[in-house]
Amino acid sequence: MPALPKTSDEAVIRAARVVLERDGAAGFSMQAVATAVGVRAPSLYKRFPDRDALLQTVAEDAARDLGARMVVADRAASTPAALTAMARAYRAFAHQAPHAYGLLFSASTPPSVEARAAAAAPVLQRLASLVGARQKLRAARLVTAWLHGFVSMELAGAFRLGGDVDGAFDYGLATLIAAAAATSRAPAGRRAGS
Amino acid sequence: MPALPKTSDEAVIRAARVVLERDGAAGFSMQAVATAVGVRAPSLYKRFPDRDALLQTVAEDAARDLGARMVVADRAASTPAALTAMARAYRAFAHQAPHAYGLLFSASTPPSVEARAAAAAPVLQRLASLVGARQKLRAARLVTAWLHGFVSMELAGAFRLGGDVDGAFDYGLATLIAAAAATSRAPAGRRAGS
DNA sequence: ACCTGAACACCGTTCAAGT
DNA sequence: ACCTGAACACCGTTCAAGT
Repeated sequence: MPALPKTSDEAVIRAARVVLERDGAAGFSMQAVATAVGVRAPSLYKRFPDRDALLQTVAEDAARDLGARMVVADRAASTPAALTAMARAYRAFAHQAPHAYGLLFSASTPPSVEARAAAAAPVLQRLASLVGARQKLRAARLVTAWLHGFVSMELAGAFRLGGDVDGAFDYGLATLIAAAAATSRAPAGRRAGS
Repeated sequence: MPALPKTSDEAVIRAARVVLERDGAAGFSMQAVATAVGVRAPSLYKRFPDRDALLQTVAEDAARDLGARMVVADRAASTPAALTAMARAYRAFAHQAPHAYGLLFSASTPPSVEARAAAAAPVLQRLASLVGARQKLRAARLVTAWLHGFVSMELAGAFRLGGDVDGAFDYGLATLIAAAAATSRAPAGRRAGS
């Protein structure tokens, strides 16, 4: 007599995200997730090999979400406008789900390389159209590094010297887009400022 | 009859850093630290209130180390040269002590605001001399966000699309320094590209 | 098939007792 | 003063037994 499933992979992942945002990555427990979906902790091991695997699945899920938001933000007229919209959507996602965001670049349970690449794809494409395929990777690393750095420092409370943080974000974004665009007009291989 | 101390705060912190780099933040255990200094775990609670307090002390220690390296790198002729040297020293520190570096911007056990500020002070000062006091905070947030983002994405394995990562670092650094310097020549309050 | 209670290992932490 | 063993709570994980 097969036992009726009391939950599903999707429900577990959804509950795990709620628990993660409530308790943080360090406080994240299988018991809390199990309680949230109405089963006992051992049942979760029928669906996920261990806690890290569940956290990694949550990371993949979050990466997918982020990618979807990038796609929506990408529906903008000009390339600079689309890049600005995507950067703001990226930051908004991190503010809404800080612990899931933290998983995206975690040492222990990062999402798969493919999941990360998929989330970043829209940005890459817009940058390619801005700076050309040749400079694309460099420009992407410049912009995404700044974006991740800004957002994660902000989440870590590292911007506490006062001042206008929103303004600093807009300033950084505009400066970077302008700098990347300027680089594309320079001879290939040249490094700005050197 | 007083019992002879078998260890010291400093020895515990030193051992904790070794254990941290070996086992990672998630795997970091009081037992491992205790074993490393030759006592039993309960003894550590005479020195540090709990595991998080020990990790936070390690974060402070790491911030101090990083600050010291910044000061050394700051002994350079020109301001752009000093900024380049500091950025490279920063990245080298993160490569040498990735888990201690991770603590510097962690959600659960960050260093004190003062410790972080002290480590960043030399960079702030050089940027002030480059862009003026008025633009200092913005420029600092631009540069440190990129720096932290680049380094932490690198550590998280997010730069796996190939290409020259060292080159991307030099390119980003030169681009940012040039962009920050250019901004300082624009009217105050103006945002580049807008 | 999926769920459960019981059990085990491991860790953080407390505390009374040792020197 | 500082150290220790014993104990407790809590969690991850396994597994035999239930339906």
